[in-house]
Amino acid sequence: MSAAEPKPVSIFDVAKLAGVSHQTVSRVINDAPMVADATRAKVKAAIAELGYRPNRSARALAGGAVRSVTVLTTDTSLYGTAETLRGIEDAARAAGFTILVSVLDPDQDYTEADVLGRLPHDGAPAIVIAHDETTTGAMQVLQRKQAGATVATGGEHLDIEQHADDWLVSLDDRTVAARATRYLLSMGHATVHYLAIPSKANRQAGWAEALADAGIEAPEVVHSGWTVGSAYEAALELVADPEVTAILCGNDDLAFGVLYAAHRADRSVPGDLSVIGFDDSPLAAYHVPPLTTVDLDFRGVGRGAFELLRQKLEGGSHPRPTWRSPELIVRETSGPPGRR
Amino acid sequence: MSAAEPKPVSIFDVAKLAGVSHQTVSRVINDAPMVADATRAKVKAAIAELGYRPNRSARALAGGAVRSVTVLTTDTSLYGTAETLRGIEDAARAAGFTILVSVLDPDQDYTEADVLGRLPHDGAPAIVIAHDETTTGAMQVLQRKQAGATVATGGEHLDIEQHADDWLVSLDDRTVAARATRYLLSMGHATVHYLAIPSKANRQAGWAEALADAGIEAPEVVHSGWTVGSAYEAALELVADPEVTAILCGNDDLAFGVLYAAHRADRSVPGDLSVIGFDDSPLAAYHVPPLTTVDLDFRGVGRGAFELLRQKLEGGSHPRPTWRSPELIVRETSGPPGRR
DNA sequence: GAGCGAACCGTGAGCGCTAACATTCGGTGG
DNA sequence: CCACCGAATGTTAGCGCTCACGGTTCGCTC
Repeated sequence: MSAAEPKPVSIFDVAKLAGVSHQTVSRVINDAPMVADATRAKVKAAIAELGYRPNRSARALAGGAVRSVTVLTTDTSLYGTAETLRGIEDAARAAGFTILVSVLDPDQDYTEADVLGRLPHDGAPAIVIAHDETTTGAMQVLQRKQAGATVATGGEHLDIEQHADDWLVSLDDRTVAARATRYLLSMGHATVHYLAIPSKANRQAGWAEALADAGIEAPEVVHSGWTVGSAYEAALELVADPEVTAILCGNDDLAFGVLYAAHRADRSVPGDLSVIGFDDSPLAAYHVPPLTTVDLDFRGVGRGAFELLRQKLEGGSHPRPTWRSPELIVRETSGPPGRR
Repeated sequence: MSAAEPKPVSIFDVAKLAGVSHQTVSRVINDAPMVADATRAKVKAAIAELGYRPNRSARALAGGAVRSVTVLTTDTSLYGTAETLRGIEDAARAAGFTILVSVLDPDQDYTEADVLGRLPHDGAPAIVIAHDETTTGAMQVLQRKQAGATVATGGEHLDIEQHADDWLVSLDDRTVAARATRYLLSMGHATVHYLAIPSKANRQAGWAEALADAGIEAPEVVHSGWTVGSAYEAALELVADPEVTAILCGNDDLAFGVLYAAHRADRSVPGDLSVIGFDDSPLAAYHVPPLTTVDLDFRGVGRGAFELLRQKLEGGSHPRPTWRSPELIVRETSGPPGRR
């Protein structure tokens, strides 16, 4: 062909061209002080001329500042995960950080070594987006071994709560779940059913709590997978039961599945059946009818996780990052029961 | 605190414990032949005991096999992008590769240096998920400069078609777009309108082509953003016009927006209006009514992109990867016009 | 039993970079 | 006018690993 393996231009090439030492070049590319303006300009010119770009591996090896974060997660195509990742990315991009994504397989059992092996090196900064047991495990490993440089995000209930503020960033979906349940009860529903996502049980706990507070015995939880299809299947039975007038769903996708099942069963929403989701995914407001759901600021939380991590890395005491609190958004899939 | 900066255990530590040279350890961790079974076992034991894990940066620096791929993309929360990424991830995970995700800002203008600067080093393997001008630009840069190790994926029409087979992986959405349009025409619609995504115009081209073939003058294209909300806004006018009986939408999200607009305008689907989307997103089949759309195997394409790249990296002549061809899935949002 | 080639293992160098120290040089004050 | 200082630059070492060799050791052949 052509294009003989080209020049991997290094810091030394630049140094030679600029007539300085390689260290001076290093200083320039790292914006260190103690470099005369004239020299700096010369070096920059040489860099431009040669098209030099620093080698990240070498940098990392030599112990320079890190500038990269590994994100551990399972399914990047779930809305919550994707949005959280997006938040992390946005913040990372703004800060000039690179992100590495390492996807864990939920069907696999990871040892500590497996988890750590996914980091570029010992003690490398990482964020885990925690949803289920797989990522929760990873999170625990990191918290135990990573000496500070770890932040996890996600709304799960964990066994490790001590000093959680230092490294755990999460959305209080438990409280809103209770609030949503209470709202349904206040509309006059005798009870509220729960269709669960395959994930640890924050939302479910909030639901159960609200029912308990109201002195209502919680109906049996129905379990669904992550897909709309599985929610549809799982909801068939619920929807066929006229006693069921309100269903709280683990997320919007499940709610859509339930809505479809209701439609097929000829039950009108919200006349016969109220449905509430979680996430306020982009479609929720434009569904027919528009879905009552809970706004969860995943992007904000992702951003927050990154900011927190960066603070630990670079010291400094910026204010703790904030984001929107979960909020119930009442639209048209919920209302009083039995107005048929 | 506690946890004094722990042991960064290196290959030498392992070597000492196992009573061999560091090179032998290297051989073991790289599964090289020419190591006696007994030695191998000893080394492995030492590795386990010390909890040794290779440092990726050092490995990369020393010129070992790569095992990591940079993915360049813009919006990871779009369905197509997310699924493609997922396909890449799946394949990468199976092959033991790490993936680095670098998100480009569509509002920014990237120079060649900017794009290359996102790679860990010169000539590092990369995949770009191409949608719009931003990523297309990145793709061109890579193709020009990366000496082989580049594969791009996406369904865009590009100026660089030579030898495209070697590095371009894509879905032929243009042809299905034409097919979908012809299907609508065959149902008796006088014409088909197109609601465009903000992306280069493959699908639009297919639509225009089909209309031209049928001797129909293409109505003006209506432009939408990526969100359901923007599609809703954009569709308001179309939907108010009783002459409009069929709308082909750039993707499913836009179709949902149109459906919602139709609902608000009291136009029945598919009685008054036929709507077709693209992507076959998970919700499409469970929408009310279920959406006629085009199945696009983004995951397959992602997997394919990775496989192709791996072949270039490791030589070998595996069969060229394959995936499902785009296919029109007729559900309930399309049919003959005017059956009110 | 000399000769020879595998099989196995060790030694040195160096990837591109940064940290830490050493050096130079033009002032400045006593 | 010389010791002394600090800003600007150079020198040396080494991060953890792999590559390209160079040595051993062994089992066979003739």
